Amino acid sequence: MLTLHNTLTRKKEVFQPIEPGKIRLYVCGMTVYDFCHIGHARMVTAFDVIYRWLLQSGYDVTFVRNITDIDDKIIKRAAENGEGIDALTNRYIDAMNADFVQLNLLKPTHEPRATAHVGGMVTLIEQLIAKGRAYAADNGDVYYAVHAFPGYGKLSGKSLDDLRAGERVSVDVYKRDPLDFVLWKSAKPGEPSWPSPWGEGRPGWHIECSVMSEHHLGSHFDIHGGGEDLQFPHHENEIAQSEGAHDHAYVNYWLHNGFIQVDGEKMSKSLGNFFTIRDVLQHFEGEVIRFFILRSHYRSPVNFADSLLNEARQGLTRLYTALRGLELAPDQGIKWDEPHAARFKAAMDDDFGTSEAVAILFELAGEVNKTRDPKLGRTLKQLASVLGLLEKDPEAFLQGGVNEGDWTAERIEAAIAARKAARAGKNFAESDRIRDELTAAGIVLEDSAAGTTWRRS
RNA sequence: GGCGCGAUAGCAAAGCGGUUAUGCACCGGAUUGCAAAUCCGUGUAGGUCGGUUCGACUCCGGCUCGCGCCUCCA
Repeated sequence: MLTLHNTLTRKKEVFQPIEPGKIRLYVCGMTVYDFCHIGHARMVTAFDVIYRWLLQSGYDVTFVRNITDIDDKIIKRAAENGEGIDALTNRYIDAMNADFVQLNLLKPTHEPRATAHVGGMVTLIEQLIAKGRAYAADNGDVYYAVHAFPGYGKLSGKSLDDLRAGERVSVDVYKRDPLDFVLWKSAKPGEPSWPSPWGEGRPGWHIECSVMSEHHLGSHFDIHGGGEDLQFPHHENEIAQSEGAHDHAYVNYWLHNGFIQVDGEKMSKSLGNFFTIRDVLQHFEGEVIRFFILRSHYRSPVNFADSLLNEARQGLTRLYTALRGLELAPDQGIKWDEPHAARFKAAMDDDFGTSEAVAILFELAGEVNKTRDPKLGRTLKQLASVLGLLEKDPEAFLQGGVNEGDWTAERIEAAIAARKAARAGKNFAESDRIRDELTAAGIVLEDSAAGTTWRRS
């Protein structure tokens, strides 16, 4: 029985799909004007695991993750670069996809781009105007009238009074209420624009998700996810738009992931304290990043530091070491009544408890080391695979690393052969010298009855 | 100012009203020519003050500290 923490109620709830056996899932994706950072990696990895677990649980899942390819920052960046927005966004979409491959993410069912849905956005705005929940201002902008939607604030737990008391909303002479938000922006000269009943313009940010989710999932679907900062105003506004237009429930369960922090502070582009995924990939394999993220619960804040990534790598090494050289039993599907598997399932069913699930992988690894049981080995690999982990050949992971340097596999093997000869002649000074040289190069040797193996530390 | 979240051992991180979390690091032992890996073992917890209870890290309240949102943000 799957339970999940619903932001809407701030409680764990038993999951009930709208349509038996099917789940419709939408996650707010990237705005593509720069490389993805580790915070984005956390978000996409968290929802990738959620997607995998829903599939594993036997649901027919339609997973939509959008791409925002029109917005102020994109226009600004493209102008700075002296290029068109398509050239800019396509470049960063390619980069994003390359990063995501390294993180071992499954492809969503659909990845709609905002610019392909502008017509639908115009239609939805017209519906909102017809219902009296939106209005066109004299400057060609269209605004949502928040006071005309009774449920405004129900997701973020804010009331209009609270928001007004905050006094941090910008004053805009064209808005009837400072809290009204823009649905359609009139185009300034030289900006990309689309035709509309209110003149040339472009959509506001929030409207795209209402439209793209409805296009692929209908106006009422099961799960909507995103970073916790999107709770307000983005998701609040989505609810206002979709429920305001259709007068029925928009989303049943809202899921929000916690942030990656640096020195106890949120990692974000505006603070400038972010590390891009590709920066980190220079030093750590994608699987290490993935494992690092899954060690903690998706809603917890997580500190980011090299030392923590190193720790994650050590842990992942232990798991791969357990599988190394072990012949696995044939894969006949996961046997969920096996004790470890049963506990793993219970952990994942409890609001996607990957931290607990990973702990069970370690316990299983210990059992595998003790017994060398091919069945337990298979179970370890199967359960890890549910999390998108341990899918590589153990030797490939252990001997892989990101910076091979001068020490190719051939050179290492030659050194090992030389050391073997020295050891055969009891010349331990020489054999230790060779090993020390390899150690200094980040290569660990492991002697056993079967011979000497190596890995990169 | 308003709303919300959190505080667990050296580090990271979970579950749980009473019984070993787990990993990394550390220490002792087995193993090894010596190591590494592995196994066995030991130790180090639950911000603070109260309350509930036979019993609280786990429930309730105060306090302190930290973080997030209220403006673009994963």
